[in-house]
Amino acid sequence: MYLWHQYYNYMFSLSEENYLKSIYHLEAIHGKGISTNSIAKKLETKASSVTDMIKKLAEKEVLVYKKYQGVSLTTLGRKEATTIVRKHRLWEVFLVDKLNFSWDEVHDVAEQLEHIKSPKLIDELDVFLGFPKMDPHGDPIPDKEGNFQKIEKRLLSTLEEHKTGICVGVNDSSSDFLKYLDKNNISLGQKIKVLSKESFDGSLTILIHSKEITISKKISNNIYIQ
Amino acid sequence: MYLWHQYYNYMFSLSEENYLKSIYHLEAIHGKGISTNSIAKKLETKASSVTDMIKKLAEKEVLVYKKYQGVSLTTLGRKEATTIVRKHRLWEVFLVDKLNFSWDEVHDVAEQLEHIKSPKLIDELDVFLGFPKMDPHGDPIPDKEGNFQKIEKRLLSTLEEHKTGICVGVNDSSSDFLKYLDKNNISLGQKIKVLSKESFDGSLTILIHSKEITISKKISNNIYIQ
DNA sequence: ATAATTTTTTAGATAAGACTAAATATTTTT
DNA sequence: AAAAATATTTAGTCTTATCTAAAAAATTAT
Repeated sequence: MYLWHQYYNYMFSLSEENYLKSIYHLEAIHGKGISTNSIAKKLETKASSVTDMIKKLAEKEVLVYKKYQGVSLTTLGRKEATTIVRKHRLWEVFLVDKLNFSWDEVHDVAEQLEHIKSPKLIDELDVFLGFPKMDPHGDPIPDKEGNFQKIEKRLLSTLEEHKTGICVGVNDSSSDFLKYLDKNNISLGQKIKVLSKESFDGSLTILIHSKEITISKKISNNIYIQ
Repeated sequence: MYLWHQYYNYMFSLSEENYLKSIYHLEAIHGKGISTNSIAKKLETKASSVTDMIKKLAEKEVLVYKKYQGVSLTTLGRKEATTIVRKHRLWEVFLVDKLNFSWDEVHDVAEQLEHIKSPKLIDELDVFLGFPKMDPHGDPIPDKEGNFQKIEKRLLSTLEEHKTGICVGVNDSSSDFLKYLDKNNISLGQKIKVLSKESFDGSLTILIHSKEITISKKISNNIYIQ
């Protein structure tokens, strides 16, 4: 018997879970019908590997697949993916709130923890953390049933000159980006005022913590405000 | 690239870690020179699989292997194994102290959590839990450097008639055994007095919580007292 | 000391999940 | 509408970690 069957005899393998999660995130951005190539890019793997795996996942009825037409999650697949996202985000809250991790350190560890199989574990963790609604990057945490509140938010890059917003999330959770934000004192809940907008390259001069800084379009495209 | 390389690019695979841990535990009981068969039994796998794996682990210099002569961990191997044991036991404390798990529910989940790779995670968990010295079954938790205090303990089955001991650990952490103990109000720190010993089958009549119960030799062989 | 038994190792096979290279579809450009 | 470019799939291979069956070595019994 395969060793890891002892705790891996649930429905999905590590790889399968990662595919489901990636397709889920891609659907959230691009809607149904996710291309083989986009999945390959997201998972940093080859299109041929993706084809193999989506055939397998289609057999397990977590997604619908027609040759050359991309894939879409079924209700079952979306439920599974939501559970993984719930686990990922709850662990992130745990790491930041209880273990002194900073928001740029949590991603890789949560990426591992999200695959731990134990319904009791995740529900008790939810209780322990006080049923948080948001993870450290402002992303919503699905509840036990998979429901979560979709908050109103827009990109900082769409805010007009002289207007003010509150930072409520980030679009990129990479360590590099988050460290940049830390360095510039940008954090969740922070008030940001757009002082001026450079029409040539889209860069913004903003007021934050009563300090003026200039940020590129790429940065303002990865900050959500309300 | 293999998907799980993203968070699995440390030294040892899941299987390798499980082998190291098993050999470590077997050495603690039987000393150096662990047989292929005993490893196979412990891991519920085949002797041929064990031979393959120990060759691989010998190449990685975590154990010494000579054909037909069993294996012994090297200093490096023992260090690695100790880290896994540390992780396992710290997670058990977390589950019991913070997430309302009972001591019979923690093993399988800790078996998964022990493989999470993040030095910061485990050291911060240690801080968060207040540097516990024992896990919920009375087993010692190695510190960051791999050292742990070996506590004085003996099997309940070796206690003489009319003598009293304090339960400080169990030898079997299976859910079935622990549930039996719960049912009979036997827990760590509990005072146990041996009233009489049946020489025929080694069963004991003990006084616990001012109640008399009779337990088999098999039970008393799995309870440690001080 | 030989035979029987047990343990360990070797040889060859399998499954999951990745890969490369080539073939086939589809889409875009001219 | 044909050619070129891009996307997807197929075919065949590789690695890890397992397995079974058979061979070899070591141990135990006669």
